[in-house]
Amino acid sequence: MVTGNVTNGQIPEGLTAVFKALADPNRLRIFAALRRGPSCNCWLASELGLPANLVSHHLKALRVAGLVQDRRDAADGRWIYYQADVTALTTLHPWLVDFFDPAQVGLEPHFCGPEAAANNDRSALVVSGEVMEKLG
Amino acid sequence: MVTGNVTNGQIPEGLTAVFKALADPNRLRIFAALRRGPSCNCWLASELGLPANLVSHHLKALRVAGLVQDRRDAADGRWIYYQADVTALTTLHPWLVDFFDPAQVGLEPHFCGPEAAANNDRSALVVSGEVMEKLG
DNA sequence: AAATTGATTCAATGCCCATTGAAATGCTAT
DNA sequence: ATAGCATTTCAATGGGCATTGAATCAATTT
Repeated sequence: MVTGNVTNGQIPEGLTAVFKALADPNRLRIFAALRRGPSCNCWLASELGLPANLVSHHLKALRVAGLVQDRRDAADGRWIYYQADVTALTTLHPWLVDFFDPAQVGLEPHFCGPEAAANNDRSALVVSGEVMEKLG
Repeated sequence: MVTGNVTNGQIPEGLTAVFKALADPNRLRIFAALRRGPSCNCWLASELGLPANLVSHHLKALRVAGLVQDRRDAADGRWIYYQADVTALTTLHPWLVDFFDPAQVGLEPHFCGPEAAANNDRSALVVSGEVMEKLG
């Protein structure tokens, strides 16, 4: 489950778990399918050309990461429907929009090196292996 | 490097590599730092409390994934500045905005199971292990 | 109860990778 | 040249994980 807000500049708890869950090609394909609509294990296995037990394994990983929900069919309990977790995406979406925004890259000055010294940046500099005291 | 557009519903090439690159806690912290501004290896190592060779290892992984750029200092070639790759984010951003949009979840009907049959969905159904021909 | 169906769990294999310490590179200053 | 600094590469270790086949579970049907 992903928690934490966007504005505080902190990395949300569980975010690496989300990335890890989507870092596998098969899991990414499974999640992409479950984003479209509810599906059972067997359909995913058939559609993606994977053994059912492997799909089950990956679905569990996606569920643990908080990306996927599951529920049993009300009439025939043998069937389990999986679907992308809307709540997780609602939490995740604004943070990703912010974090991957190209317009927000490089807003701060150099942190270190000759260029930082040349630019006369006032934030904590590292030059020649030593941390300089703030000059301001 | 990430290629492919958003609208065709295809998963961009190299996307799993991006997720994998950010799936490691240390690499995610490194990238989050490089998103703010240009930095050298040693500053990252000092700031994040990691050995320099480990930072170097992760920087290479981020570079291979296409998320990070590097350049040498013009005056003192010993220093190498790393920074988040704006071009990569420009390619990535619209796709992520689309892919993690909670409003786009579940737009298609059930793919399989009793609920699909009950809903009388017309797309390829899987019921009792057999793929039904399209009814329309 | 027995058979069927959808799904999961278990055990084993093999590969990938994060981490570490030491050595090596590349570049600059003395 | 020699020394020093920033960084990378190398080799080794250990743990995690994707995949597979077989067995098991859960629920329904006959």
